Amino acid sequence: MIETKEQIKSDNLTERLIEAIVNGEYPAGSKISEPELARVFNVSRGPLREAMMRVESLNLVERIPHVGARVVTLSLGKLAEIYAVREALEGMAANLACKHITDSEIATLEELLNRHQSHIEEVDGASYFYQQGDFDFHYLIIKASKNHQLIALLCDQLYHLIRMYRFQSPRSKSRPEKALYEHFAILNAIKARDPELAEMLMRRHIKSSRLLIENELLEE
Amino acid sequence: MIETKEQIKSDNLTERLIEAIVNGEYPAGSKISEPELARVFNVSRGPLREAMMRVESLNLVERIPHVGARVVTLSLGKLAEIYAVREALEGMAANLACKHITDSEIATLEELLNRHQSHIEEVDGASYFYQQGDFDFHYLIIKASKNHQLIALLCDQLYHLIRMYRFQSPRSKSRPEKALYEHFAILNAIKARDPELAEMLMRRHIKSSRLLIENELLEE
DNA sequence: AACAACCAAATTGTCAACAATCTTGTGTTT
DNA sequence: AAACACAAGATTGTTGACAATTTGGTTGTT
Repeated sequence: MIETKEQIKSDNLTERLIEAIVNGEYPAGSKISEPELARVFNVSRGPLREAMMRVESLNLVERIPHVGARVVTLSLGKLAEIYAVREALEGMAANLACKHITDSEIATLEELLNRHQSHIEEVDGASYFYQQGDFDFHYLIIKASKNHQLIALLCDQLYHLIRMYRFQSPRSKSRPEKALYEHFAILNAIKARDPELAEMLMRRHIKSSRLLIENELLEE
Repeated sequence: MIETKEQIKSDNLTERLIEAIVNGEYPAGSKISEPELARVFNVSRGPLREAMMRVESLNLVERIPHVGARVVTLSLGKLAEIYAVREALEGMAANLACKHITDSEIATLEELLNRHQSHIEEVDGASYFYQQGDFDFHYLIIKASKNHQLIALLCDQLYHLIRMYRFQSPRSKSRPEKALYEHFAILNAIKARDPELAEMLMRRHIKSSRLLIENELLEE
C-alpha cells in the first residue's frame, strides 16, 4: 500500500471541490467559473465539469444552462426541512441499529462517547470539536443499521449538505452536555436492543435541534 | 412556446439514458460502452460522460475506474431495503401532506382514484396501467408535503430506481383492488387532516409490499 | 435622461485527437 | 495440459481547440 492515491483526476476533484465548498472556501451564492477552477486545480475543463455534475447532484451547487454554477444559498428554512428528513431517517437508523449492530461497533461507540465526556470536562464549551465527534456518533449508528440504501442517502447524499450548514453557522452551540447526555441515552437503548426506544430518543434528539432552528427562523 | 426542446445535449442525454435503463433497453448487469452509446445517441463522448456521472449518482449504473460502467444488478434484498426507506419517508410525506395540501390537490387525488376505480372495474386485472397510476398517487402526496428536501430525495433520487425494479419484475401484481382501497383510506385521512392516521396507513400500505418482497426473498 | 438595439468579450457546451490503462488472445515454459 | 508472460487491440481518462450562447457596455434614438 505504497501508492494508494487515486489516479483519476475527476474523482479526486469531486472530493476536493466538495471540501472547498463545505468549508466555505467558495462562499454561498458565489459563482464558480470553470476556467478559473480548472487553473486553480491544475486540470483541464473536462474532468472539472464531470466533478461539477456530481457536486450538483449533491445539491451543493446550482447550475443554469449557458450561465454557470453557483454555490447554493443557505437558509434556515431549508435547514429545517433537512432536519425534518433526518428525524425520519436517523430514527429509522437507530431502530435498525438495535437489530444489526455488532458488539465491536457498540464498543467503538462507547469509547467515542467517553472521549467526548473527557473532552467536555477538560475544555468546557469547546463545541467545535464536539460537533465533529457528534457527526461520528450519528455516522456510526447509521452505518450500524446495515441498510445500504439508508446509508447512501444519509452519508453520501445529505451528509455534505448538513456539514456545510454547520460549518457556516457555528452559532448552534446547543449545549454539548445536554447532547452528550442524549447520546448516552440513545446508546443505552441500542445496547438494550430496544428499537422503539432508540428510535424515539433519536427522533427527539434531532427534533430539539430542528426546533431551535425553527425558533431562529421565526425571529426574522 | 414553439421550441421548448432543451438545447443542452448533456441534459437531454441524462433523461434518455435514465429512460433506456429503467425500461430495460440496457439490461441489468450489462456493460455500457461509451463509444457505442455516443454513436447510438449521435453525440460526442464528452456530454455522454457527463450524463453518465449523473446517472451514476442515481445508483442506476456502477462505474469502475478504467474498466467501465455496468447497469446495476437488481436483487430482492436491495429492493426490500429501498421499501424500508420508502416506508419512513413516504410516511413522513403523508403526515406533512395533511398539514400542507391544498384543496385543489385533494381534488386531483380524488379524480385520480376515481379513474383507477373505473379502470379496475372495466378491465379486471390490468395491473400494468394501475402501477403507472399508483406512482402518480404516491408522487402527488409527496409533492403535497411541500418539504423540498423530501421531494428531492423521493422523486429525484429514489423514483427512477423504484421504477426500474417495477418495470423488470412485473410479478408483483399485489391485488389492485386491495391497494386501491388502501389508497382511498389514506386520502380520507389526509382530507380529515389527521397526520398520525395518514402516516400510519401509508406506512402499513408500503410495508405490505415490503413483506411480499421479503417473502419472495425467503423462498430462494 | 431614459430606453432600445447592437456589438464585443467572456463563458459555457461540444468535439475530435492523444495518453494511460485494462482486457484478451497468443505463445512459451514447466 | 496448466500456468504464466507478453503483446496487440480496445476502452477509458484527459486535453486543447472550436462553436454557441449569455452578459455588459456602447451607441444612437426618442
